[in-house]
Amino acid sequence: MKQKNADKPNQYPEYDQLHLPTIEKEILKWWEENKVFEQSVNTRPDNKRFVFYEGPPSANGKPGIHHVMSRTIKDLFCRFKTLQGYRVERKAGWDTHGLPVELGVEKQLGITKADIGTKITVAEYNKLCREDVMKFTDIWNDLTRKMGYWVDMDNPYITYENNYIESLWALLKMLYDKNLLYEGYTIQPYSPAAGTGLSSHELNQPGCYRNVKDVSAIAQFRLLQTSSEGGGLTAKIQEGVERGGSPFGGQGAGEVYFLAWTTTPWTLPSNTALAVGKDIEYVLVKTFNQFTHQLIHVILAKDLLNKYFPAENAELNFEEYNKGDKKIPFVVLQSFQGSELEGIRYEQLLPYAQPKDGDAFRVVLGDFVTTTDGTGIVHIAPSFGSDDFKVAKQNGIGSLTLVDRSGKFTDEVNDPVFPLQGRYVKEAYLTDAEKEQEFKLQHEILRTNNIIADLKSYMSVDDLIVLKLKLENKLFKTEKYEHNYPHCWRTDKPVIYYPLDSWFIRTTAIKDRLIELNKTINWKPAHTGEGRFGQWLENLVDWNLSRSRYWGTPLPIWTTEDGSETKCIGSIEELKKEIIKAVEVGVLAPHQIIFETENERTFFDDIKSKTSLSERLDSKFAELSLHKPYFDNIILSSDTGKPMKRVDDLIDVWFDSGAMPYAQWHYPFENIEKFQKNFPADFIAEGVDQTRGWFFTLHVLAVALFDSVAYKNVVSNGLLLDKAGNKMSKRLGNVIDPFDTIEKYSADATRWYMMRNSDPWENMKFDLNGLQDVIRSHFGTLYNTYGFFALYANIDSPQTPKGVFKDNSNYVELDRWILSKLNTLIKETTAFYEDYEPTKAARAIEKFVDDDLSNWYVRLNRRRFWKGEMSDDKQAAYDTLYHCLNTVAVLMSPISPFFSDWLYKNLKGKELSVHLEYLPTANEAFIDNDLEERMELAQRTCSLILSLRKKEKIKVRQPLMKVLIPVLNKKMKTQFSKVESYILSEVNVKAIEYVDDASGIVKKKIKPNFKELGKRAGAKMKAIQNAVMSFTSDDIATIEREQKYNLQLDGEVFVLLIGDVEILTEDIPGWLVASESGLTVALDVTITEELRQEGNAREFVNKVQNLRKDKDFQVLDRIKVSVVKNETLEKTLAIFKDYIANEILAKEIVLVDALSEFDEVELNEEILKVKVELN
RNA sequence: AGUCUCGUAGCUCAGGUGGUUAGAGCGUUACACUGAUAAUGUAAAGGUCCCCAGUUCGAGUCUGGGCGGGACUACCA
Repeated sequence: MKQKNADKPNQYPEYDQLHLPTIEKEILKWWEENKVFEQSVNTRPDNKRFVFYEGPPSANGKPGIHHVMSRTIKDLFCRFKTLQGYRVERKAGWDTHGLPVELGVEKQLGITKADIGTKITVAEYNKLCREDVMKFTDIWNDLTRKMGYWVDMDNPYITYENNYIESLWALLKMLYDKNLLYEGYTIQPYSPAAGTGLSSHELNQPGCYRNVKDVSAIAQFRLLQTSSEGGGLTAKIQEGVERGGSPFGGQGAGEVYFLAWTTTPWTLPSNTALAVGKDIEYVLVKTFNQFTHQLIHVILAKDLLNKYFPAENAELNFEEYNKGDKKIPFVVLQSFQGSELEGIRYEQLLPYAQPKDGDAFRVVLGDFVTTTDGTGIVHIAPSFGSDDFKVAKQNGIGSLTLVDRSGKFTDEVNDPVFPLQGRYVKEAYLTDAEKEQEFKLQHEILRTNNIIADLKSYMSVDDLIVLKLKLENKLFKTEKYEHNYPHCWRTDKPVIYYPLDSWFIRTTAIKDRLIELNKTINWKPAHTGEGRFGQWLENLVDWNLSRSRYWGTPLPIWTTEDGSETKCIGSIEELKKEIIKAVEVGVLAPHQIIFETENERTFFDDIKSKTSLSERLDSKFAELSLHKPYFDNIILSSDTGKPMKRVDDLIDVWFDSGAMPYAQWHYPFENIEKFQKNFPADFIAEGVDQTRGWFFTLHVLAVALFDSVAYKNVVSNGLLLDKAGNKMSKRLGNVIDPFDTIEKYSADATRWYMMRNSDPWENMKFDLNGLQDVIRSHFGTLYNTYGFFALYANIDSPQTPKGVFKDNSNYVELDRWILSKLNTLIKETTAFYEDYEPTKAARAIEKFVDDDLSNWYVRLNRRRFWKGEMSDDKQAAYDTLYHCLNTVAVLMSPISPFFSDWLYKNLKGKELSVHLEYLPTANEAFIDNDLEERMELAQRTCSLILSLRKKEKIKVRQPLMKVLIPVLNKKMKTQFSKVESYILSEVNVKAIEYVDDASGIVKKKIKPNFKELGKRAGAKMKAIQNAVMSFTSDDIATIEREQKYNLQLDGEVFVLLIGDVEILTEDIPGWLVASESGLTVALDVTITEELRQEGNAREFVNKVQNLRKDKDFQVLDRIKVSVVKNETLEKTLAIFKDYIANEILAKEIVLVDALSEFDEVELNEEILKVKVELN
């Protein structure tokens, strides 16, 4: 910004107008030229560290305004700790792997995942990913600079670098050695047609979910009835059955079945459990099977009863039922809660195979069970549904996987009658020709087995199973059911859920420790740690690390074909050794080692000796990246000499970022000491969406590897929404560009607004109007306050205050007051920052600057600054104001680093920076609560008096004689007397008269002090309240005198203490009174002739001052004033001429008969003709 | 569906441990002030504290149930 007095180097700079973006550009340039960030780190000692971890952003997307939010939080606490003298090194980082990068490249090339390895080599593809991921780095760095986020961008950690990946391998190996890394399976979407698993992203491609019609079936699962076999509810069921008139326990008529619905009958052979809802009510119903017409008892959810049993059929007589009747009679015999059904055993529906482990064929509780569809009882096939898998695992139930990876039934599904073995479970997997051939076969088999004489068309596996169930009295109902079903985006064929091999980190093994250590972490807000994160840990499942993609860290695990032997490689060195060993053993031919080109083959083909192989590997590894495909073909030798292939998977990118405390230093290969000094972090901060992301993976790895937390304090900020509360999205066009915002409104205002508006963990509605307010009200006020200081300091040239004052005893009340406030502010702000409460800190600073410093201290002190020559009192005023401004600059510097530095430089010198300062400590001796209290009393009193003036329409400029203030006690009077002068001058009244009891004119009012009295009175409260409210003034006098009062309540005596009541003054009969929270003032509004003259004088001064200003006179210019004769003014001048002349710096005031040139001014309804000229 | 969270003035937000007139700023309206002047002050209007029930002498605050917004996680037999 342009400095007005730049030619006067010894002065405080003065400026025309505040423009924050300009300030920021200047300051930024200065920071960079002087390496202020580096200095702010290097000037702090190595042995006093505050460790911060930067959560790596992905540079393949552009930064948004929400990044300004989270980075402001990171930056401000690092800056705060620097002020406290800590050394805060901040290493930047980039997250470079993962699906978004791959998808971006695929889109750019117009290819799909299937084309990788065919249309484009994996090596080329990964090269493109590598280039692409860093494409917005410059934009990110630019934002980092412009928003004033101090982080070391020159030495970032980058997750795709070999050193980083090698560290990851070392960590994986550590986990492997601790038996925390294992191979298992999860139920994932799988496309048998493509032979590959699908990610949830792939499943969410448009068009993948389609409405299809499938055969659905409600199967009957027969309850095992003897008490030795069944669960606890047998007796209740038996009672119900017998009440219905059937014998329980026998075969036939007394059988009881669970009804369970499925849209995938092909999973029924793999059924191993049934799930019911704990709080769902179930009923036992007696009826007939519609296909076999046998008498049956079935159990289903009560809510769904009438879906299958029309209410009117309850009237039907069982005796009159004939086979084939459309209307089937039923009767409800019993009802129970789902929880009562738990543990009951049933007969396996289709016993083709038995699960190898676990205790199957029981009823379990599942919280996913609903009564919106089906029967309220869910068929569980753990291999083909992830809910199923989870609930089975929780309940120790084994699984059956009677479908192979090509989507066909296994050989175990060997049915003597129905052709199921080796058949595709989905009709869609068959070609028309296959279907035709299969149809012929089915026709023949069903005919010879006397099931269907002349089959008309192909029957799907689902159809066959339904038919089989029907014949065996195991089917309750079947129908075509239309539902949304996922399809493979590549083959268009339906997807099935299928158990797929994966590598896991056994987080469940360290669950207790994860929970325990989490309790030592300081979460902001606390509920994210206890609630969201805590719940997540309580319900922990093992971390599935496997990803079948291309651009990422390869899982360094090799296994033998049969999976009996595995090896985890923890370093490049180890890999080289294993390669050499493999070549020696003979499982790996040199030409297989690496890689893709003919050149490389010959390169390794002519290996003659071990030494040369080792050397060549060294040179090769030096130039290769540790990504696919370079290890895919390497075959290692197991300990028993068997060949081992690498597991094809990559690892979850969250492992990459969770490992940054170690991998950023290439630990454990280098920098071991550096790592130790920087672990764990004192502080991290990210969006709340990282709770299950980065926050989680950091925690898991730290606990698993080092039995430590990874971070001690964590701030998770909420979402940034548009001003209407909608999520910002390109589609809605409500995205706010961070660069535009900074350019137009400045980074400081943005940062300040974000921090002061609401706690960062709340979702924030971002409104540009809010920025405007912040600039005007906060920065504008502070800027004006500085401007005021500079304006007068440049005239008076006070001594530059040095250091901190030790003594304020000679200072006037107002100075001591603002210094008291200031020291309170230092204390509070420090505590807020230390507690990671930036909003409270910002608001406290804002209140101090706007309310206390500007609107009270400066306003009341203005006269002191422009009146007279330099004096001790003036010096005290300058010292005080300077000290306040300087301290505010330091306190606010973490949040708004630019403006605070600008302010600091203006005050202390251009060569200094606030960011190299140290945080001031509060001087307790300066904090005076009584003083703060009485100043507040003064403010409230002024406010009341001004409101009275207002009511009476008496200008403040019109002096008044006196104001009456009732005081309740001595302390109040003392308090008032010390601030009396401020009140009088602020409200332009000549005297305060204090009235107390003795005066007899104050009317008192009493009411219970509920908080105090409530403790003792309890239920008597109402009665006491009534009694107290009807106290006479004598009663009040009594309690004041005696300090207690014996209250008669229903014959009992209740001793009322003085502390149990509040006594207020509220009225002074005959006076103009205003009252608020126990403070009452009465104003004498009589305007005497003398007062009127004085008012006129002040009015005249005011008008002339306005003229001076209109004419652009300088503050110190002397003037001559001529006025056309006027009687009123003449009278006023007779008394107040000296006063007026002094105020307006007039050498002469003359009354003349006429003026050729003049201005008209209004003086209390009279028009004066006035000429003002320089003298 | 589960977990967490939020709901107070037109808007943005404060309101330890329950206490009787529920606050601030912005905005609106009116008035004032004027040696900080694109600054400042005062006042007015504006509230079923999301709803219902409970505990209590007393609930914005505690308990239960609902409604609505948001985030995350998962699923749809």
